[in-house]
Amino acid sequence: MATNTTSPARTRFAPSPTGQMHIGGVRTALFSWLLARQTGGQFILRIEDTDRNRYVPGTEQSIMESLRWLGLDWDEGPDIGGPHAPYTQSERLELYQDATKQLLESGHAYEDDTTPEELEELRIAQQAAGKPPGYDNRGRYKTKEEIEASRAAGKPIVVRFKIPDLGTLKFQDAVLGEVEFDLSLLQDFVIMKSDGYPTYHLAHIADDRAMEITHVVRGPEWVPSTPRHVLILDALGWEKPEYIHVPLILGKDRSKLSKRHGAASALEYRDQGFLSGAVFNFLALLGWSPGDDTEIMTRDEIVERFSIDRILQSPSVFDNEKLAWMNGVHIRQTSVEDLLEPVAAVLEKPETEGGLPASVSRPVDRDYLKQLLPLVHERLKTLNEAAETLSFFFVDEISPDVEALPGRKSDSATAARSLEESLALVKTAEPFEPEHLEAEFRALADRLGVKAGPLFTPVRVAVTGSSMAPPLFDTIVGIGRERVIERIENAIALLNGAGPASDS
RNA sequence: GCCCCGUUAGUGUAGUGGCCUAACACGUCUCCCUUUCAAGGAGAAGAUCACCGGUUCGAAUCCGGUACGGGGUACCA
Repeated sequence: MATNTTSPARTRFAPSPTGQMHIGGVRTALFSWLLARQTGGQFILRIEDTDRNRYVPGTEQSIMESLRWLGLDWDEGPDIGGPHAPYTQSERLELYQDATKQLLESGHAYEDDTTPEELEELRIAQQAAGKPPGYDNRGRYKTKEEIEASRAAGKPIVVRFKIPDLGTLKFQDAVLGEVEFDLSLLQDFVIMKSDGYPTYHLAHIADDRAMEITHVVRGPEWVPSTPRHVLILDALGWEKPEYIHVPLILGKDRSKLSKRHGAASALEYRDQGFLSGAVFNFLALLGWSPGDDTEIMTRDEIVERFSIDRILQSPSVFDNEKLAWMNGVHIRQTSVEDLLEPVAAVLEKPETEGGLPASVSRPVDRDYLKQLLPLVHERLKTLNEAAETLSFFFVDEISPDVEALPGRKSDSATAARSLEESLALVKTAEPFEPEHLEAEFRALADRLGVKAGPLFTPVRVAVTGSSMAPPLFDTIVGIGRERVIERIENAIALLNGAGPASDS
């Protein structure tokens, strides 16, 4: 019933390079991209760098890296160009100057020489008088001569848009429906700053028009300023785009998602071992749903089912636990072959960054890894866990905890005896294969008159160093007979209070 | 302060006037499977649908108010 037969949408994502790309911004980009792809349209990336004070060099790169990682490819953008290049606002100043000129000539805007200091004074006076702070439109009544005198005197001049006396203004939003706004609450606002750069309000309108954007997908913080945008559009005689204000993403405590809620940028999720497809899937389900119970979807499935009329109006809380679960599902749905290189990359990271211990030589043996991966495949919630889970296969020395060796329900004497018997078994077992080993060990348990657990646990701890590990016999085979023998001998020595055997 | 938007279990969502004694998923708990941990299977607990009032034969669904939350109120985006 969803109306997915819209004409091709040209959408854009227009971040400003002022810092790390936030996960909320990523979700906005995702919805924008989804709309373009769903309708067979285009997705454009544009950099909005008109605030020279807040510019953080290099962030364009990290923004593009985030988008690429998530698979949000763009058809036109600063790096690849396109029919409306350039795609960086600081390189398009002429366009904004033209629009400003048009607005000035038609009387919809005026030049103003009020200084920041004067504005500050005004604000203080208003607050002292208990009135709402804001520009008092004083520039409307200044003469051309005054402005010219100020310009000659080197005072900063801005261009302000004149709010028309129209009462209320209504605009349509695809998510919010009709939004009504009282224009008398608005003051004449700056569209061209004294440094010659436009403000967002003017710049994005000129660009969206030039780039033929049909749908403006952006965060909810823009709702209150949309009336200004509609006003500018009308003054210029330009057509209005479709507005789609997507809801905010909140942190666990229902406040705006930020650094202290853990990983806030998309790239951090990548670095923590999350799969791009899982993050994509999870983000798509924040503020949108396909309308039935389906949760696990591929990119293509989401593209196919996406529709703006199912976007919610209310903000949602980002739940890391559910993301972790979903990531586990996506990992399980990915083949060992496809997981091989990503996991290898995790293992090969420096130890300080969560990789294998420095003593393990890199690169890791791909064939060996391919043999081991199935053992932990369905146990992984993130790729990064692989380093910890697989570590004992790669390191030379493990250090089991003496206390942990017997397991919960046994004692060290029994454990020592179990290990002695196991040692003999491991030395002679033939073939050295999981099924055969298991049969032999079970027979051994019978002979010793114990259950499987009390026998298996000491062996597990002895060979892996942990009481939690993949299935024992696959693990033993994976480690290899000689190293298993060595590890069991060490564990026995440990139980006998002799410390690890260090002969040979 | 003023303006805008929102409010279904802890979280994400379903629900668009009767099928709702409110569904699904994550999380939590119990049990099964089992050599540990996962995965898988079977269950359980958890929501007076923010509150109050109205419309209606009937409201989670429509209307109004209140509360709470969030956003905005810049020569930032």
